[in-house]
Amino acid sequence: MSEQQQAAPKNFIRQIIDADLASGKHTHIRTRFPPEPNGFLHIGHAKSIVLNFGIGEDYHGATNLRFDDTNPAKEEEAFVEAIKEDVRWLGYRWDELRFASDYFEQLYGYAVELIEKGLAYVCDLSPEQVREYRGTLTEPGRESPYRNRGVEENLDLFARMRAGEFEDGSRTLRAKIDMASPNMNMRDPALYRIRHGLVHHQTGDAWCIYPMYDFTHPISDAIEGITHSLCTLEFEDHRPLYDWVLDHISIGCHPQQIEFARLNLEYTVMSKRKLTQLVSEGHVSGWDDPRMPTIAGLRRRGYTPASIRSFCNAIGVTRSDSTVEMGVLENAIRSDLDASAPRRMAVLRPLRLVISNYPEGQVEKLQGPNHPKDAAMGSRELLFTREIYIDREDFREEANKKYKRLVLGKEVRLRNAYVIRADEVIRDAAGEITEIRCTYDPETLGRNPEGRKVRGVIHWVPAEQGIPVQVRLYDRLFRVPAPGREGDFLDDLNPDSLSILEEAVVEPSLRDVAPGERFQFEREGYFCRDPEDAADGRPVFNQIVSLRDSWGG
RNA sequence: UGGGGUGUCGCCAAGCGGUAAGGCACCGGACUUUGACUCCGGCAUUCGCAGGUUCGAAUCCUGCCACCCCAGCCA
Repeated sequence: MSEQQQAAPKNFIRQIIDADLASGKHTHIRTRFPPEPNGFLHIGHAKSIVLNFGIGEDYHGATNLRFDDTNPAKEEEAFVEAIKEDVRWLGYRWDELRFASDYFEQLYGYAVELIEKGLAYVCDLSPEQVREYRGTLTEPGRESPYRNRGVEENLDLFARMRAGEFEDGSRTLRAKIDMASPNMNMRDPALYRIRHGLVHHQTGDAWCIYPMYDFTHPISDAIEGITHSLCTLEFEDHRPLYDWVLDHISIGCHPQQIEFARLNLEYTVMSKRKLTQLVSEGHVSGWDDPRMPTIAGLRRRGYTPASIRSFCNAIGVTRSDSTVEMGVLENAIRSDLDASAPRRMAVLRPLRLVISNYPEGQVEKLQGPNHPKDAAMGSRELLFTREIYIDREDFREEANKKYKRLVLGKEVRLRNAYVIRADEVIRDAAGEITEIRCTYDPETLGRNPEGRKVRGVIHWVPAEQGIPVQVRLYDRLFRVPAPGREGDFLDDLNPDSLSILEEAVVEPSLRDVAPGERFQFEREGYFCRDPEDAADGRPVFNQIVSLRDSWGG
């Protein structure tokens, strides 16, 4: 995993780590990736994964995978497994697998310590009242009438909260900080809430009180000896609370929270709520729909782990809000696949072409290199016959010199085969072109014709031996760079984000392709065999990304 | 309007007082049996704006402006 850090300038977090190492503050670095198991990971999480695990690797430190599972109402075991799979697929291995719920007993103990120190109290205010008491952004809040309960009473009440004596919402444990703080997070934040009747995927029904993120996270980090706790910008206002918790309990470790900007990508959405809505309302086929920005979607689309890693390293890590263009992601997968994907020929919109001077019934075995610049990748056999298919886009009855494909009366090179000339167009009753009659030049296999130069090269597939497949072409999921910027994001969905080509035919060597195998269909793009076949059993190929196209017309 | 942040090329992003890296995109041109790849060349006299300090400022100071985040018993 060294393809990504090509002497790139170090981001500000790595600079902080360098300084901490240089000053002797730390001798060993430990980070963590802390997802809540309430949904699928997306490309934004990949940024965090690459950041955290990348630092763990590069500094010869360690990185934990920790599930932030403090809210059983939203979490599921299935998401735990899916997240683990995604992290592994991206190419990372965690040092230790932890759950915040592993620490519930310790967390409870630290809560008791805060109560004993007079720094936390049981509050009987209802959620609505708490909101009223909290004040607003510009006005200070008011202190809860329960704020000055005695330590013994608080201890008793907290124990009874745990014992299940009180109803959901009737009480919370709150930190006693400052109701007048300009930072809303410091206005006596809730530390514990009561939640009955839930089955936690790790702890079952052992608890009916659950600790809040702000209380759990710093302590979990400290327990694990995390040196640098990296999170996104919206947690910046929580840092004073993160520090407050660690400053007031007996725990010998105080990780440093550092925030960075989350990833935004043009023409897609990243929020869990929106992604969930796309799936639940059927706008996409599932979390792994190839158009989704989820790791599962990108994987099914055909993106490689290396391409996602290199993308994450290319975009950098800073504190400024930014929205990255799709082109950067596309560039990452193109450069990976250009080097590694074997070349094949596939005709997406077939047009029959008959070579009238080629013997009927003859099947000629030709060789096509798997890669134009890497002979080590070998070659595959191609079958050349009298009747072949070319793409409808590659033929015109008339065209100017800019058009480098087959034109009536003109010549073109068939990729890996002969030069042909189009002689005649055959139409059906409706006037639609159904066939092109051509003649070929037998002297042009592997060499250029004499006395003339043939500019264009088009791909082809033998008509009889070609394999019918279904090809799915993908476009951006949304038609605007910032979906939902004005109005409902669903109104910005791109109605043409998926095109299914039922007539496509691929070369015979593609007969037994494993799901997930990637190829470059020459002159078209990179494609990947989908794990599921079409309803009629034909293989399905997903377009990962098109080739760069500087022609445009 | 309280608090916390951010503003360097179309999009990312280096830069940390010594005179604007790099990537993506884009535009030329070469090469080419993929209009791909590769290669060569071009692409910020200027760093949100206005002042100030300094021999020297994107970097320091002051004041504006714009945008983002915060009022869950979510994370």
